[in-house]
Amino acid sequence: MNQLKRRQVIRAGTTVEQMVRAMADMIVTGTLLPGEKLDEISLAARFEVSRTPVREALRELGAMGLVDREPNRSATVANVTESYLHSMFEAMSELEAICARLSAERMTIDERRALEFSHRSSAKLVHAGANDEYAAHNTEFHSQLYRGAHNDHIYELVTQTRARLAPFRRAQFRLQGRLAKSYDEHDVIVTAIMRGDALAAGQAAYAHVAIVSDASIVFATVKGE
Amino acid sequence: MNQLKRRQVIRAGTTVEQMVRAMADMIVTGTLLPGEKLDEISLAARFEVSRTPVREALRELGAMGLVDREPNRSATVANVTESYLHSMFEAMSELEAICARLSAERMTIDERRALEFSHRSSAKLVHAGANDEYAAHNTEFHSQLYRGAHNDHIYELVTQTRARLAPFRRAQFRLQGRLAKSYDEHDVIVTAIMRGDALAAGQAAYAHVAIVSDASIVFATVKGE
DNA sequence: TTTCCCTAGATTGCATACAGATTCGTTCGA
DNA sequence: TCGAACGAATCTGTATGCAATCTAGGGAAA
Repeated sequence: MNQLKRRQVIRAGTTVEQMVRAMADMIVTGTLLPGEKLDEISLAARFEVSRTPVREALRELGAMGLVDREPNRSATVANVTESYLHSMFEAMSELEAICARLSAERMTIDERRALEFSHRSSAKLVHAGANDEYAAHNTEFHSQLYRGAHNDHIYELVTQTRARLAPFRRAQFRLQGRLAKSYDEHDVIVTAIMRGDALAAGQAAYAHVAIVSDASIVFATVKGE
Repeated sequence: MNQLKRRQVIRAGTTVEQMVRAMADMIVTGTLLPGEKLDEISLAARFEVSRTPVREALRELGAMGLVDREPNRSATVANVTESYLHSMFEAMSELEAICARLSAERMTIDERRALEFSHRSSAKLVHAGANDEYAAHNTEFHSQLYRGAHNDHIYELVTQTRARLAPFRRAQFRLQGRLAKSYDEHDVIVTAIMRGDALAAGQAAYAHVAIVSDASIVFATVKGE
């Protein structure tokens, strides 16, 4: 019955897309345990679909690194250990640092203005304590950095990593005082970018993400409580 | 008949794996043009298989970024423009730099010794002008750097990027004098890592890959001659 | 008792069939 | 003549069936 509810909740897109999202969620939240066998027939029954979409979903999850696949063998839940999670956060810091550094060097005048404007206007969200709105702004802020690097492949890598980390980062802004600190850290990054200081921008971005990582790791370890 | 020959040549793995490799090759070599529609029925006929493996291959190629997919619409060949190619090489430089930097900080004694040993022993390949053997050594050398960074996610990102660039990098060592230069550049990286100089290692690795990129770009533009 | 082999059940890989969506041409009306 | 609407052809999305492969368990031989 759990799976029935799930099918109702997640309604957008094709069956495969729904399954990919649902299973990705189940894997990162620990509903499916690392190493667990994912045989196609059981999954098909569980999601009330045929084996075809199940197979395609497993292939996609394999490409995402969430399940391991070998020919003629059941797919298994990949081991998203805490150490792997840590490596993803570290990678995220490195990637954000690259983006900030390149942004400082390459952003157009318009992009710089837009970045500063959206950053400044987020100040009132901080004062209002508007968590959700600030979270949305935060996502957009970082996207601006990714685009500002003017490198499509790095954009892909950082977006992909971010997507894989998303489930672990949800409660990020619930932490006390995090909003104001986040704004201050953004401020350092923006200032560095505005004056074209690539080194400072990179370092600030690295530190900013690294802090969030620590906070999220704490949450992630709690999630299986 | 072209596709018949292809099926004979590429014999390892499942049908889907064969198709993924074959189509990835056709895309990066320009046999399939960017934007070209990839309808499943034609592909199935062309490769003499049913639509099921075709669909799974397209999904995998989609995850690799080589084809674009939308629901209820034909997959199309993604636009691997020269500018995107350039962005991949730049990303590769950045990632290698990260790996070298982290390797300088984190490699164990054994890893450092192994790196130095394999590097030293490649000297005789340079003198002998053994292109293929040196290419194999080169692959292993870089893999040692990737592993030495002790970050599984970065390892994935760099491996994935490397795989996507592989077709463009094939003729890399045919260029005159490249072998000796490559060895010298490796030497700078190894030396920096041995003395734990993260900054120098990162910079040397960045420069090393950037040089290869230039050479390969030249080749890539020639490929469609 | 241990090891090897063989068989039966279970599971994946692929083919085929059917249902739903999209696209494009044609026809009818203004 | 142009535009809109209808419909048929085409293609994607999903289900089902069959063949190939793998795995586990039991029995025979060393």
